[in-house]
Amino acid sequence: MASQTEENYLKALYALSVGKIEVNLSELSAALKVSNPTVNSMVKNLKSQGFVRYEKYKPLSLTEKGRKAAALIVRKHRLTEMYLVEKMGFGWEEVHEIAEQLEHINSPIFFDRMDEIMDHPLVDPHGSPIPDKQGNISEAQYEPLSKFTSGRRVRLTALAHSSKEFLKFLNSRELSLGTEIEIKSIESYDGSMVLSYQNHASETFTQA
Amino acid sequence: MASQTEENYLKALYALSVGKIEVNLSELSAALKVSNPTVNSMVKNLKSQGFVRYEKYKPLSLTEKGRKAAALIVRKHRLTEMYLVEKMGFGWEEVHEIAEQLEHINSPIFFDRMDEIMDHPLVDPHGSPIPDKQGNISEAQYEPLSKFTSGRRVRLTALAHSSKEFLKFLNSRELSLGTEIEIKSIESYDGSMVLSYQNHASETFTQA
DNA sequence: CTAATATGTTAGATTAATCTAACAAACGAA
DNA sequence: TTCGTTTGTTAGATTAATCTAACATATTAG
Repeated sequence: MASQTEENYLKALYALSVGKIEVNLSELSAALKVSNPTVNSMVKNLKSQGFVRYEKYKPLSLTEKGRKAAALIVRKHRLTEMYLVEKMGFGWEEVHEIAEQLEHINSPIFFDRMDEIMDHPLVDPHGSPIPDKQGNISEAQYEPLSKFTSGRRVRLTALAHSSKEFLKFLNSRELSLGTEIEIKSIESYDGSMVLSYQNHASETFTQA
Repeated sequence: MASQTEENYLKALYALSVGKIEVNLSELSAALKVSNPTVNSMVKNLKSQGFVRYEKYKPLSLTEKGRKAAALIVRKHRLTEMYLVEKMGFGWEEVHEIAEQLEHINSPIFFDRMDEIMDHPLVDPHGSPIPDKQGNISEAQYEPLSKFTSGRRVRLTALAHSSKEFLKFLNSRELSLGTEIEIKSIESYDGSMVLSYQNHASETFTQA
């Protein structure tokens, strides 16, 4: 099907399309760290294959075909991440780089088997939803911690971003998905929060 | 490190080098299904990187560096095959195509983890030895069935080749690695054998 | 030993993915 | 509304991996 390079363009476009339909060519080149002319010519190629809509000097958008293709790559990525954590004992901060490569493997039976073995997981190790085999995603809306008020008890179910540093930071505080957290207090001037959970009576967290 | 293409050249050269040191350029192009000029230029590239020895109009051979690099790719391939069979429930006839892709994944921790999980397997699902992390292989010598005489009892420990068809054929006869076989008789004119094993009192096999 | 065949090389073209330099269009602020 | 900045496009070059056509060298069979 699509080359690895093409797949990476689709995936990046997909990621940039959350919450909007259209994307600038420059946003895409920034995301992929390639030059504008490179993106320009690749976009023409993707358009000719029906993956994107695009007219000169206009922003881009994924077609239905493109959206689905991208979602299926994301599916492979997230299934892989979950498999690595659940079945191979990796930490959630280790799996991104490996999944980044495995997502390009062309073998439906391989990913179907992973899916079966894990009994059809709905989210990856960072709480992000796994698109189904049709490329549909359940965009469950999570509330960011900052939306809650002092005294509330909440459960950590997903992460807004999953950089290795952030994941290691969470590890260091023994915070993981599913942890029940009580908001002890909120500093009004910087929004930093004092949280209590499990063996941690009182940890202070500042907004990134 | 090496591109996927370069890795495939090294692997093919390695496979063609069993039982001999030197390989014809044409043998390599036949194995890889690319033209002679393509191999010619790639060989110059591999030489410049110190993977092969080569002089104009002379046969090629892997250097120690090339031999090791190739063995490590074979290691990834065979570890993967074993993992797919042992931990993901694939049949031995299904794993080659998947491993052919996974062998190019660049992630030492991924393959180390597979190796650990399987407790350091020594052979792949077809009985071929898995090179160690230094790229060394224990070239255990197996005796082909044809070397044995009537009345002998032997154990099937490895396959000389592993085409999907042959593996399916073995499946259909319920033959797998480890099966104890008794040679009931041998036809002198074509070497075909009547074998007895497990629930199979008398099956006739003809040389391929 | 020479001629035919097999094997290997050179030259030059092609495609995908990238780049830089130069130019063009669109947008936003004064 | 015009001009400067941001964004996008064109042209042309580069690299890796491939090809075909033409030629050169080696091997082998009479």
